Amino acid sequence: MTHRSPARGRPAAFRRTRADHQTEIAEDYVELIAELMEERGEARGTDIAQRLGVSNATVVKTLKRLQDEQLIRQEPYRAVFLTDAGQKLAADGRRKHAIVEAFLMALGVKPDVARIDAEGIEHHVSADTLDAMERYLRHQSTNKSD
Amino acid sequence: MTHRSPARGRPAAFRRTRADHQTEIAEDYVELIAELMEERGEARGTDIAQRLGVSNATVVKTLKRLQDEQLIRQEPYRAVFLTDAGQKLAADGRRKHAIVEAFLMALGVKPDVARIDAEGIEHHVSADTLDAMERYLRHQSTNKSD
DNA sequence: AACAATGTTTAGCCAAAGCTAAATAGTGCC
DNA sequence: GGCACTATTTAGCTTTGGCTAAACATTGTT
Repeated sequence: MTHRSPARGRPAAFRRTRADHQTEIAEDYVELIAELMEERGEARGTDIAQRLGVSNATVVKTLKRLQDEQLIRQEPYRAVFLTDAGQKLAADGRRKHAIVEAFLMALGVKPDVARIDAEGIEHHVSADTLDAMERYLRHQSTNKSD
Repeated sequence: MTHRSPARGRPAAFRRTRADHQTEIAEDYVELIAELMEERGEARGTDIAQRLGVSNATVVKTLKRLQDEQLIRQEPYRAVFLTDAGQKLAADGRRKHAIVEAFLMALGVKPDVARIDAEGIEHHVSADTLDAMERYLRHQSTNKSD
């Protein structure tokens, strides 16, 4: 009773989407931490909460998880730091975000909408899709300068 | 102590992404139900579980929620039906999915990757972005026929 | 019609993300 | 240096989505 479904029904896409979701929040946090450190020298739980639009308590809890996952380091009542792994994830996330956002704007989406959509989309683009977006950006800036 | 952050830090984007996320699963389910009904005349819990790559028990639980939210109708040991609201949501989701997938392929992303990415992306594209994608598709098919 | 096989649901568990309210720790002022 | 104020953490609750194993219906066979 193998009962194999047609190709379009395979669960890979859904699995992948669910899996992405686990990383999404981690990525959002480390990205934000990197930004905050640039902007103001340190990332404090409260600032994260404010920026994310989430309660302080939630941030504390999530940071605990991120520490368990070795993405950040943290001492009580102190600012948060990224580990190497955390920095890598942050850099990656910011790169993706930047590409997606720039791409959407190049496509003609209004900047504020592009920002919001990019936030949602960035966690779901494969390397392939990112490449395609970059190609488009290069191509189109070439055209523009004619 | 207003301490207002610069525009880029406003939590709107994150809020929106979190909100989207609440609808994602509902959308996936109703889309799948619509597909199954087309393909085989009825949508059965087990088929949903299989396609989604998730256990039967999970499907039962989620369907219960969808019923509470008036997206589906269902009697024990029977197939599932979409309410009008469910049908609308499904149609909308399928439309989005189709556009995003076609768009990615037009961009040069490989079909199987396009499918997977579209699955993740479809829940995060605004009407604006969808319009832009459609515009691109029209434009590019015009070019091709030269 | 009864029973075995199969399919579906229930029960009960876990983890993650969210919240509010209460407790605790730092900081700053006198 | 102590006390009040503010910031941070802890406690404890909720919802959602996931799981496995056990209970319960349905169906099909004889």
